[in-house]
Amino acid sequence: MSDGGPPTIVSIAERAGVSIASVSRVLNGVGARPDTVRKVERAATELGYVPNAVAQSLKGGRTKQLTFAMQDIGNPVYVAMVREIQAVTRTAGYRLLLHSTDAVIEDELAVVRSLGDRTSDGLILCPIRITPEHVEVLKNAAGPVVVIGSLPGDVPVDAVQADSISGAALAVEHLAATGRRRIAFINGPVDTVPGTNRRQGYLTALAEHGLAPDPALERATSFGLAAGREAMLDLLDSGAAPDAVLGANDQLALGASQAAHERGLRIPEDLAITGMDDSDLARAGWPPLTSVDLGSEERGRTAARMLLERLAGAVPDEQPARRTTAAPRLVVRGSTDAAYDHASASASVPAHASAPTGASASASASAPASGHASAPASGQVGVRGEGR
Amino acid sequence: MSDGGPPTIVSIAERAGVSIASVSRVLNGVGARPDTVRKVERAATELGYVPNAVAQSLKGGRTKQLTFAMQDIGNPVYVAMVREIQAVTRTAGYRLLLHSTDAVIEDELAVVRSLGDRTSDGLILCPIRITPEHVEVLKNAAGPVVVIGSLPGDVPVDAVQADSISGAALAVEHLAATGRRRIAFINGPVDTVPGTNRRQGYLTALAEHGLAPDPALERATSFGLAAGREAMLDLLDSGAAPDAVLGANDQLALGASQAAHERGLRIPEDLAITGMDDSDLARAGWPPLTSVDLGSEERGRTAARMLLERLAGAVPDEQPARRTTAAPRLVVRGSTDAAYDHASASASVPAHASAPTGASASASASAPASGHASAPASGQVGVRGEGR
DNA sequence: ACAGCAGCTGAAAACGTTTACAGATATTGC
DNA sequence: GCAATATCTGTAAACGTTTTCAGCTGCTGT
Repeated sequence: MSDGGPPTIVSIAERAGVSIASVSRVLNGVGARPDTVRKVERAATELGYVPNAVAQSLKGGRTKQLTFAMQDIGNPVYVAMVREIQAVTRTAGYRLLLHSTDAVIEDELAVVRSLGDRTSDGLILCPIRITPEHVEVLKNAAGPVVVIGSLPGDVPVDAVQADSISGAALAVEHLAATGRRRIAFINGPVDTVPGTNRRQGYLTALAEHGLAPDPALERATSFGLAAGREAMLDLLDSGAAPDAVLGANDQLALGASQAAHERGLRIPEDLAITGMDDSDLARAGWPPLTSVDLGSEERGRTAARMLLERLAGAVPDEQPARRTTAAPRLVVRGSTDAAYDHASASASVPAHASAPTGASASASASAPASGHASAPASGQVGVRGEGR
Repeated sequence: MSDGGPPTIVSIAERAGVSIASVSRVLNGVGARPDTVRKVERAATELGYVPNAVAQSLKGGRTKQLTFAMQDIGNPVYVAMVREIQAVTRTAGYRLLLHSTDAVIEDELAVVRSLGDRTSDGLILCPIRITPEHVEVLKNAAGPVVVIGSLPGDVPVDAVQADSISGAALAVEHLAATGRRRIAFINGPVDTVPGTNRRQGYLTALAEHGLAPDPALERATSFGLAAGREAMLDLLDSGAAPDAVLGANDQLALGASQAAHERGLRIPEDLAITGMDDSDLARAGWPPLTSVDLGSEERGRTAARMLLERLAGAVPDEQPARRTTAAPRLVVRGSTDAAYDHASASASVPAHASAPTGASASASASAPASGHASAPASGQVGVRGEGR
């Protein structure tokens, strides 16, 4: 009787001499007579009672858990997202379940389907490719999903997109504006959404500045530091060396930067380098990378908020799928600007935090996370400032 | 009748014309008559049935979830751990719950206590400080816990430790062996376990090489890139400039490296720099950082395995608390070695992966994760190799 | 053809909680 | 002091699953 496993509502009821219903009510702060409250609370603390969350979930139909699935936690972009998502969801009382899919399609689909097992109340998915199967499975998702990434318009799922096209263009414009003419592009796999979009932005901006696209200046490889280094070495050895290079993400750009150092090139004098994502890595290398902030942190926050809004039923049904796009922003640092002031970077508030983050999301459908969105947003920015 | 929410075992039973017990048996592969199996499986797929994991957890008493709690996912060391833990636990069918505590003691304690709510079956905790409250709460933990970090001997909890003392010593020895005499040390907060240990290793090794400790060469700040940069600038401006610096982690070392670049110093000729942790950041900067691998990935893997062993009941009770220590290993790169071959770093298998990872754990109590430990270990190493 | 038996099957209990309902108290108004 | 009412309490059902137990069916051997 006394010690059959951890204390339950029943053990409390026995010890306090009341019914389990009264115990539950007291524990949940519903009205009860003062001495009943006293007896129950006494018994509960004496037994060291902790409510069984599983039983509560079963009864209540919600687990207070959310899932975030991305391809690889090793990428700093996802780390930034995780941090922001975590910050938002935890204050709402949700736990966060992490899922690395290694970009295996079948794994990603399984994650969406696993919403049906009621393990978590909602899902934030950050796929790198969108296949017809994705669309199919998202349409039949057993719970609310928010996708970080681009999604066809007819899929009834909220999405938070990056504008990598304009982002890549921003970078190219910056390079062109500072007098660069042979701008190379080191891309990841072109059959991914970011891969195609960033390339498109690159080509568009080249054209707009009267620069002829040159296949010899393009490389497509995988997203990673070593890949960036090798691609850059290859470019440098190819005879027609570039005077600037755009990496499709910071890892590629950092790899390119290492290759340049190895060859004894001066950055930015001999070679200007720009990354994308403005992840922690951009501030890690030397010189610090100019990078395009595609709003990963903002997208993480927004996705989390949109999901919470769905869960709270705060979204009118006339709005089946909301689409938000984070505006890209160029952050100039030493890898393109020889006069860059390094002291500014490590000040407690980073340069780009001064931009009105809350307002930089342009909703295509409607204001997405309005209302309480702006206040927490500006709050978060301070947090993320300095010494991580 | 038909559509009251998602399909359950009951809906299947109705549709198939059998009892819920039979449905459950078929679904779990327990013996049943062929035509019963057929009917049930048909109904299940037609309804798109997915078993409710919460109900299963309640009945089974286990959630198939584990929790990993660390102070901040933004630190690459923890990212490495998360990745390894995830890899181990997911193959065992466990989901991973992530918890950033921001190093708030009360938060860490709450995580341990929350084991009582049965939300997860076990916990891997990576605290940065160990207070008496930690000990107290760990002793009464409601489920199996593995701590990544140092723990007093009498706490009945498995622990996987880093040997930062020898690790820091390794670094200092390397610097001394290459002719450095004024070796500075940029530390994080000294009231943390890593902070005190790494300092101790630094001082010990100095003494062993006949180098007098010089308070003017020590800085204690917070663990972070900006902090490292500022401390280094301060050292350089202090008049008595060092000819080498050891950062208590890679972030501090990378910050120091940036400061050196800013001042126009050549690395390693004018200033040799060593980091600790051998995280991704060590390979991100220029020149690549010499760093001490304290086995974060190995510790993550080992902790996960130890936890799974506890959960499987595979640990004899005569072994209440196991203690394992990962052996530190110095990884020399360009920040201390001018002749460093950069091509070796980005080969698909990183330099340090050639070491026998599986054997580098020296158990103080007994062989901890022996048996199936070595095979998965070597398997993981390949995976983590190149383009992340 | 019938006893014996193996194999399936269904009813029911259990996991720990919340909650609708009805019954029991305590409180108020006169 | 009594009726009417407000407040509290306990019983029981429910969430969706697994599993025990007893009963049933159909088979085998003679």
